Amino acid sequence: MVLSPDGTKQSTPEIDALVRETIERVADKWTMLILEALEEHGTVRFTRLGELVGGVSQKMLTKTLRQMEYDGLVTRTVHPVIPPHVDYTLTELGHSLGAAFCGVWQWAEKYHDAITASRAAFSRRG
Amino acid sequence: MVLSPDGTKQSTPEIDALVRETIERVADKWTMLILEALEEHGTVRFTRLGELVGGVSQKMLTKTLRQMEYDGLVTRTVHPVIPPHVDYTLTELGHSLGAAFCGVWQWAEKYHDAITASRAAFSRRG
DNA sequence: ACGTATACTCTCCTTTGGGAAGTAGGCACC
DNA sequence: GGTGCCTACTTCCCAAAGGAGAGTATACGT
Repeated sequence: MVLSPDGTKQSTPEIDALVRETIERVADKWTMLILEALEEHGTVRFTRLGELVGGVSQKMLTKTLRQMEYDGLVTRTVHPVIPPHVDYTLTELGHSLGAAFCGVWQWAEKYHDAITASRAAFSRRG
Repeated sequence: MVLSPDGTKQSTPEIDALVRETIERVADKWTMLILEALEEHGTVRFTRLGELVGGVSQKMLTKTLRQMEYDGLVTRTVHPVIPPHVDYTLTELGHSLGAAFCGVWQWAEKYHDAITASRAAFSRRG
């Protein structure tokens, strides 16, 4: 898809599959919203992060954070105290993904009313 | 979140909710992959689109396309012939979203190996 | 009369995700 | 010294989403 002159970025089936898998992984509602919350608030604890994201179940918050940690997007720091204290921070890779998603956020801010208008027009057409 | 000098883009709770709803709508695996396929191949028919996207069930292809039509991202053109002939094209709004997602695709192409490396490191740590 | 071509739609079943309750364990309080 | 609180989960149960595959409509070619 993208071919560099030096030939380092060729489009082989294996790479396509990896890119595809990456996109499927990352094109996820909770991943995007958690990323945004961490971008905006820096290092945040579990419960607070849940409040910031809003509407997420603890189960999905845990699961999504574990996956993001596995993928190298966040670091999970456990402070061995009681009651437990765990905080989450974006890695550099996480920040870079946040930057990439920025365009989508801007798109949403710019065009949400166009979508609303489209829906109204669609409904009017029956 | 983004404040313009002229005050046209203020961050009210209502607008935040709309942007949030827009993001949740659009941060979807099939929406992204369909968008990409249409960006790359222009006007495409139903079955062909399914092949291009790959791995999508007819049910989800139909459902996602209907939602995208409702949101004004694609146009659906029915040619009343037999056997049926329906084709799909991106609208301008759809193209603009494709452009916004472009950053995410480039991110995936650039960093998929970093993710693979992160996973390996994570597994090594236990 | 029958197979074919196309864009769905329907049914059944698996997987995913939400909601609420449970868990660990030291510490403050009564 | 028993009780309850605090936090980050985990578990259980049920509803919702999604995949696989078969069925549908209809005209045309053989």
